[in-house]
Amino acid sequence: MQDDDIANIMRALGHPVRLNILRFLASQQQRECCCGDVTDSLPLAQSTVSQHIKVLLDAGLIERKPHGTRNRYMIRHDRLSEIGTAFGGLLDGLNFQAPHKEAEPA
Amino acid sequence: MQDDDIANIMRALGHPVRLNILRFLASQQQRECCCGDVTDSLPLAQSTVSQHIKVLLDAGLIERKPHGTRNRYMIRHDRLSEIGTAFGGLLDGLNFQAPHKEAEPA
DNA sequence: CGAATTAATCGGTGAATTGCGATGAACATG
DNA sequence: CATGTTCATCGCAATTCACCGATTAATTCG
Repeated sequence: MQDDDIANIMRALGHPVRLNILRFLASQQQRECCCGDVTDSLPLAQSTVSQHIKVLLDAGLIERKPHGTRNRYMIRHDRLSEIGTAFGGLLDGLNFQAPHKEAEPA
Repeated sequence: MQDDDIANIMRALGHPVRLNILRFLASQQQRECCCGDVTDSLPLAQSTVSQHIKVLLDAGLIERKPHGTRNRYMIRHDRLSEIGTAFGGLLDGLNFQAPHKEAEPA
């Protein structure tokens, strides 16, 4: 994954409202989950929520499925694991030659 | 770690230049590494680089140590592992009750 | 003390982001 | 076909971001 892609994803994750939306979708994973539901769970206008959803969509973090007159949204778990891997790689790269740091006692 | 903190960190990581700076610092970990060095490695003005450094500093990703007339910068590995943990937790939370999803057959 | 060096900070500009209400497209239903 | 629902998208204002050159503070050194 390219630096630009990672940066994009990080930027998409870099807003509390979008983290909330993701968490909400995660918690509703089984049921219908449309824009209105998300909007109801937040103190924001529908258009604003729709914008945030678009950002998440563009970053590939969620997926849209038209369903009658509403759109159903769901988290893209496949991408999440990709991102986890990429992020791990990033951190590893940054840790470079710091050997065993996390178990570091004192 | 709070949602706002995570969002902050993600936003700090959400710019290719800042990823570059981090990588550069990682690669130079042993030597002197001051603002000028970073600036030389990028096609940006010194003031711009200084700004980006400030963002990384504010997000707690790097550390400043004054050293004579220059400042030495280094990655905060302690924070990186914290962030790794927090991010892992975030992803786990988002995966929620999707049981064994990556091996998901149908 | 005066000159040089380094880098943070200031002021400014243009672009992007965040928020809103209003509009309009797509669809279901009477 | 008319009505209602849902939601993406379109302006629009306010704020923040990314970048720059210029200035200034701190420090070293002659």
